[in-house]
Amino acid sequence: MGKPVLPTYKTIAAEITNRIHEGEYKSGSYLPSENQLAREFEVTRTTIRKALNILKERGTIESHQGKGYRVKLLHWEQSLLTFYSFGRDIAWKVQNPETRLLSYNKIRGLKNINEFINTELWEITRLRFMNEIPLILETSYIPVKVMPEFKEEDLKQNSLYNLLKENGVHIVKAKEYLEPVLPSLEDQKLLNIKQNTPLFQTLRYTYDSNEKLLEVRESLIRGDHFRFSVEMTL
Amino acid sequence: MGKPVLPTYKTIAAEITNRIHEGEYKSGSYLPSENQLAREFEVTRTTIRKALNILKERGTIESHQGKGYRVKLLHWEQSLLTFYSFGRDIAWKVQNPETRLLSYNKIRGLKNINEFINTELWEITRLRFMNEIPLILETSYIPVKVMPEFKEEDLKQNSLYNLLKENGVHIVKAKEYLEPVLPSLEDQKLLNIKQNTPLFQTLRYTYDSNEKLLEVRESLIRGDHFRFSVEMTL
DNA sequence: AAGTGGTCTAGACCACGCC
DNA sequence: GCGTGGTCTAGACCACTTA
Repeated sequence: MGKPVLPTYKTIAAEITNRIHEGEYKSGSYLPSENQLAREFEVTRTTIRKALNILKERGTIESHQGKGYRVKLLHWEQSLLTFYSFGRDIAWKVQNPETRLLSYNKIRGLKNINEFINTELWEITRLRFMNEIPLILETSYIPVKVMPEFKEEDLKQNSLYNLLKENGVHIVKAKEYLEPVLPSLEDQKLLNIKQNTPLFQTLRYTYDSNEKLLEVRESLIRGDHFRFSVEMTL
Repeated sequence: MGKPVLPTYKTIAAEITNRIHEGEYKSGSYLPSENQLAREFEVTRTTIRKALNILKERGTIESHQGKGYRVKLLHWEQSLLTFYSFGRDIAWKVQNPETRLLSYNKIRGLKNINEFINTELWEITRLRFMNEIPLILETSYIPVKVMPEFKEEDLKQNSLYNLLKENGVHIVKAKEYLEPVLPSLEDQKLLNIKQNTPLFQTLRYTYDSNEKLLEVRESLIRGDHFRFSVEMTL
């Protein structure tokens, strides 16, 4: 009746993931080589490769033959942008990305979210532009306990992920739900669209390694400039 | 200056994929064991495992310790249903799925699709129900050359994938694009919704192994009963 | 008990990037 | 030429399923 022990390769994958979180292996830098890691963990290269492959499939790192494994930058935000890929017929370049902070307030609790009932929350609303066109309207809810303070400047420049990271909070998992919706009057004004322009509404729930809810984010994305794409095989 | 030879494991993965397509390994049945395959292909078990893992990640097969590798049934249709998962707060069971054939006609060419210009096409419109609620309105375009004939019954009962398979056509890849849209007057009637009920519109392009376009399908999916979900790690 | 997939070791050779 | 990741071999032990 001992503890069910994780296979080594998963343990190692988790350990390396941690080191990336903790900043020991920084975004954009190269990991130690397979051989070095094999010596450190006292396993064979095969086992290390299996561990690294997990991170590679997740999109956390990328491998380059002859060079090494590199920690990808902006993993999430980036994969979201390729995920909702750009418009119907346009060969846009994502230029001049800009974020405008619309408001931030302390509120108490959030209906429909059990985990946030009777919790003091930041409500942060931001508008994201590309090529000077307003494309995404985002509202985030974050417990004040999780992020006691922040500067206005940070919300414009940095991603929330990096902000939380600097506060010692490590995001590990997110679930996202997507639905088609129509804009409210206010949405129409902010996004500069008509009432019959359909939108993607996404709801994202972000968790730390203890399954604690860290952020709820609602995004409204203009359907006339973004689309989803998926590829399937077999 | 020899041909660049594919790595063995990819070749084997392709070969096994083919056998599934050809019906040698049938949906729902078990593959030969790793050891048997290793003997047949004259490689080690490790190489066979790597090949099978590719199919496993794609969702083509599933593995069961102590039993073997099983070919999944209805791979695509199924993954689409878990992909667009069900409604906001409902614990629906997917019951009484039903397909109603609305119309099928021969038409000539499809604007905006270069591959189908001056091509004789079937235009097949179907309405899909679940629990007696109309949820998806689908229109497919298939070259008459690809599927010269079919019975009305088949379109109600079978999936197009199986129909094409029986015609010796092997689907290999599909790209799908997703956008939010509003219903036309006719859509409103057929799907029994109001004009302000937003929909997902999906465009799916299906290809065979020679990259030839086999089918273009437009689906309109009720946004009030379906939603997308995605999970991300790290 | 025999067969299957799941994990790991120890060692080999190849293809690629870089100095 | 050397170090890196990519592929493959040969063999071991474990965990699970079935008879």
